Amino acid sequence: MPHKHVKEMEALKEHLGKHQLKLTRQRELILNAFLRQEHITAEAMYHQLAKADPHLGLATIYRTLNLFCDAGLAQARHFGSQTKYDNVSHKGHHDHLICTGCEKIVEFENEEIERLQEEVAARNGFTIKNHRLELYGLCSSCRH
Amino acid sequence: MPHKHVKEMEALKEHLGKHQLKLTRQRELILNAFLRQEHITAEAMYHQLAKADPHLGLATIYRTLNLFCDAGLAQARHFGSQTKYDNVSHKGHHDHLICTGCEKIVEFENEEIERLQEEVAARNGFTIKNHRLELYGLCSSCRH
DNA sequence: TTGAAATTGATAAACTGTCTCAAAATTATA
DNA sequence: TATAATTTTGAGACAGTTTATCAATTTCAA
Repeated sequence: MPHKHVKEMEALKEHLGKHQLKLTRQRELILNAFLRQEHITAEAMYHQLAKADPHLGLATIYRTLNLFCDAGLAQARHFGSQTKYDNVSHKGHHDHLICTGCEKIVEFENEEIERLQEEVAARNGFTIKNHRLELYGLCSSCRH
Repeated sequence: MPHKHVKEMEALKEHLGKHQLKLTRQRELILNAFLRQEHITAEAMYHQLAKADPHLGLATIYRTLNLFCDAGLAQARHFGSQTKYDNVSHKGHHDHLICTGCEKIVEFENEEIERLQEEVAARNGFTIKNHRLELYGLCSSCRH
């Protein structure tokens, strides 16, 4: 466990160094746990880490996840009433086909769509940080 | 004013009828005000309607906007800590470019993306009813 | 018109996320 | 290694947004 995620740990250390921030036991702990996820809420991480460190505060989780966003390791996404923190190194799986009949969710990726998104953004002077694409409809079982 | 938005009013009445709900003065008032907007928060609508009805409660606005979502007239979009309610009837398809700096929203349409969406859906056995595409990033002013 | 059922308005409560601040941990320096 | 300056932490208070509660009012079918 302590020897995984070396690349991300280096990226974090570089960010810390550049901003006069310190490497703490909590930041290491949270980073390693976070990198095992694809996306997670602060609250979920709070409960998950309670075993490893029962006194780890929720505020520290929030602060640290926001720090990861600043360091480019995570991306915050507002979903429903909650904020999910996406693991950037797992990126590319954020589009969804959602069946309104049985609520099944299929994830997909489409490079061509991503390329066209960039094109649209550039045409409007935007630089995209992330996106959300959800297609709602009926899956083959529910159509019958 | 009372004779506009006839189609949407019919859609609302149909939904109310199907669910044993009642048509109230407040629901009519909020519907007419909502349909004049492209997207608005409950809080903004609360202040806007205070002139027309100073005793209209914030909870009623929330309840009614959520009702509109159920009826297919509105769509909730979570942005930052707030929820914006989009007017669905305003346009057939509107996809959004959203600046995470100044919260500016630019609408766009892209036929090619829509076509690719259909393709992805078909490949997975889905029939799309509607979709949502949001691109988050920085507009040209906020990038500097 | 009447009465059962739904709705409203005011406010309390819940929820998510941030702020505060004394105590503790980290890092640079000697 | 010891010291000191600075940052971070944890716990809870706090703030903003949305939902729940409930008595009073309104709607609507009979």
